[in-house]
Order: sequence, then C-alpha cells, then structure tokens
Amino acid sequence: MPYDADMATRTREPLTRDRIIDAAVAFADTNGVESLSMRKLGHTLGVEAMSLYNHVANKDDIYDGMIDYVFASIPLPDPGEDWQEEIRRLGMAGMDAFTAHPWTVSLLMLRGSFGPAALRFTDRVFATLNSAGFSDEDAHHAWQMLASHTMGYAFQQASNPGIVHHHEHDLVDQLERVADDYPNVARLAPLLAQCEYGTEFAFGLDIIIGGLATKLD
Amino acid sequence: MPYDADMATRTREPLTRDRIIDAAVAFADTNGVESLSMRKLGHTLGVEAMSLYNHVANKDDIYDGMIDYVFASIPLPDPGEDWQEEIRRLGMAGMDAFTAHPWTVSLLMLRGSFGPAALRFTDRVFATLNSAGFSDEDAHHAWQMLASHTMGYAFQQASNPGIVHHHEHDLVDQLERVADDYPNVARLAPLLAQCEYGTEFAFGLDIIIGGLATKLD
DNA sequence: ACCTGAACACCGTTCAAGT
DNA sequence: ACCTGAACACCGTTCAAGT
Repeated sequence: MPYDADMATRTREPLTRDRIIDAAVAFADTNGVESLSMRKLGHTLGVEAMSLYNHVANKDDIYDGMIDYVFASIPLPDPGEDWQEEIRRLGMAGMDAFTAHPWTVSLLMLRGSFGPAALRFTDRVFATLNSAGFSDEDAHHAWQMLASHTMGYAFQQASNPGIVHHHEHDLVDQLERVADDYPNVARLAPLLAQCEYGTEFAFGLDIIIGGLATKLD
Repeated sequence: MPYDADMATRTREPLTRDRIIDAAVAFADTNGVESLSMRKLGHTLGVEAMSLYNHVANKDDIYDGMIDYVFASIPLPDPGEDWQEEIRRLGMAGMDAFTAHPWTVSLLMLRGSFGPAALRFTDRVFATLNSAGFSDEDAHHAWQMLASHTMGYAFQQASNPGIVHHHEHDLVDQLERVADDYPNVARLAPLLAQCEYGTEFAFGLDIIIGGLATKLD
C-alpha cells in the first residue's frame, strides 16, 4: 500500500543539509540544474519546500553544496610522485567529474564559491606544483592554464551545440544554405558533432604539460 | 515635461528584433544577464513586456541574438596571412569580446546555438587553419583547443571567485582557519585575486600555438 | 499590424501558526 | 526543534481585446 512507503520516506531519516544536497545532485544529474526548484526538490524528499530552509540558508547555499560535492569526488594528487603523471591523472579525473555532473560548470559560473573540498583540492594541486619546482608565480600560471583547459572542454561538452539558423526554413533548406555560405563549417560539422571530448581533452592536456615542462627546465 | 520624452521614446523608431537585442545586450552589460527579464527589458524600451513577442519568439530567441551580437563584434582572421599571427590576434579579440560582455559564456552554456555571425566566424577560422596546412582532423583539434582555452579563461574571469567557507564565522576566523588548513591556498590567494587574465591568457595562447606548430611541422 | 491588460502556471522566500 | 499553509513579489508566456 502506497501510504506505508510514503510514511517511510517521510519518517525514516531526518532532513539534513547533506541529504538535501545529495538529493539536489541526483535531481540535477537526471533532470538538469535549470529545472531544479525548491518545491520539486522538497517533493523528492517527501517534504514541503519551506522545510528545506531549516537546514539550508537558501538556494544558493544548495548550489554551493553541490559544487563542493563534485570537488570532493575528485581523487587528490600526491605531491611526492612524478608531477607530470599526477597532473595528467588529476586533469583526467576532473574531466570525469565534470562529465558525470555536467551542470558543475554552469554552477561555478553562477557562484564562484570555494567550499572545504574545493579548498583542499586547490591546496593539494599547489603543493604538487611547488614540490615539482615551480615558483609561486609559475604554479599560479600553471593552475590557471590547467583549470581553463579543463573548464573549457567541460564547457564545450556540456553545451552540446546544434547548428541553428535564425531564419525559419525546414531542415534541408537550412543545411543547403549552410553548405553554400559556410563550406568549411559544413565539411567539418560531422567532426564537431561526433567529437570525443575525453580524447581531445587528453591531447590538449599533454601539449600543456609539455609546455609547462619546458618552462620548468 | 517628462511626457514628451516618454512619447519620444515610445513613438521614435518602431520596435525591431535588432533594437530589442541591442537593448538586451546593454541591459546585461550593466545589470548582468541573470537579472534580465522580459518585463524590465520592455520597460527600457518604453513598452510592455508582451509587445516584445511580436518581434521575438521568446526569451531564448533573445539569448540567441545576444550571442550572435558578440560573435559579430569579433574581427575575422585573414586566411592569406601568417596563421600564427592571425590565430593569436583572433584569440585576443575573442577574449576582448568576452571581457566586454562577460555574460556570453553563461549564455553559450545555456544555449549552444550558432547564428549567422557565429557560423561565419567559425568558417573563417577553419579556412585559416586549412590554408595553413592543417588537415581537417587537425584543424578540428586546434579549434577545439583554442576554443577551450578562450572559453576557460573567459569563464574564470567572469566567475570572479571569492573564498567562502560554509561555516559561519566572521572574516578573521575564516582566514585564520584557511591559513592553517590550506597553507598553499593562503599563500597563493593574492596571486589569484589580482590575476591579470589578459596576460595570463596570452601566455597560455602562445604555448598552445607553439604546440600546434610543432604538430604541423 | 502592432500593442495591451488580465490571467495562468510557475518561481524563491518570509512569517505566523501549528506539533 | 522542526514542519507547514498562506502570502508576497516576482517570473515567462498566452490570449482575447483594443487601436
């Protein structure tokens, strides 16, 4: 009988900030962040929307928790090991996390917040770069570049682009017009459409690590 | 008398898709995209919100127009000239456009749309890379990497990050805690805070162009 | 043809009231 | 201490009505 299941979810464990954020992550993973609302989130927890405010400051607080949830899921680098290997593994792990939770990049844009997990993460990356011999300035350069590369690919992957003309024709007309006016786009569009972001990302990551290594010499 | 000015803006030029998008760009530049609403946008044009729907499909259509507005403002590369110089100039121009309109990255994430200006832009970049000797596959790699680098830096610049602990202490306690638990972050935070994204971006851009050049050999 | 007011279905958030 | 219903000030969008 459905009443029992309902009561079970309602009385099982008490509401908690962590439970709310876990539910928000799960909701965003399956439905997208843009459709996450306090009311719907409350519903998945068997609770009214206003109850959430007893454990969470507001919606932005939930966003901050979701961002930190993702950072907490990335395995940290080990400052003792070979830095090129550690940084490469870290980049790939970060990309994996952004692939698993594609909404992370937009949330980071919405709120440039740093929770405990993000701070621990950043601290370990700096430690790894420092112990590899990078000065503070160069470590900062390297971090900025690695972060941009990772965010950039995650960004492009998340915004699965479609070619849209703003004039309203049917699809065939559109493609013909595009092929006439923009021959290079028409020829390379298939490559863009079926892009393997993981391998593309690794390709660029190696170039960057190589560039940083020569800077270190 | 204010009525005259009011009537002037109301009767001067008729409403147009372009006028609406120009107003939306101006509004987002000064107030931020997140606070752009149909009602407020109508108000700046001296018109009710519902009138906009006579010239624009919906709010997403306005977003698409804003994205294309930014792409139209970027000077195109010249396929005949030296590709390294052209690509470098293009990257800097793109970064300038994203700096002038910081909301572009979030809109691109929201809607991966390609209007006419974006298509023309992309086509010229591919033409430049092809005439430099890159194969279609390598041109695609290069484009992906350059776009990621540019978006990544624009992204980081737009999400001016602040260090926020989710526990609620006063600022001094926060900084002390951070200095204890995350010494590397505490030491490098000033560098992150006063980061010159333009020069950082150029630094990484040269590394990438260098890497692409050796790939071309 | 273009603009409008009222209405609909949603938001985040507050607050007094319930247990 | 935690949850709730009603309310407030906003959204995007539709539609019948005005000119």
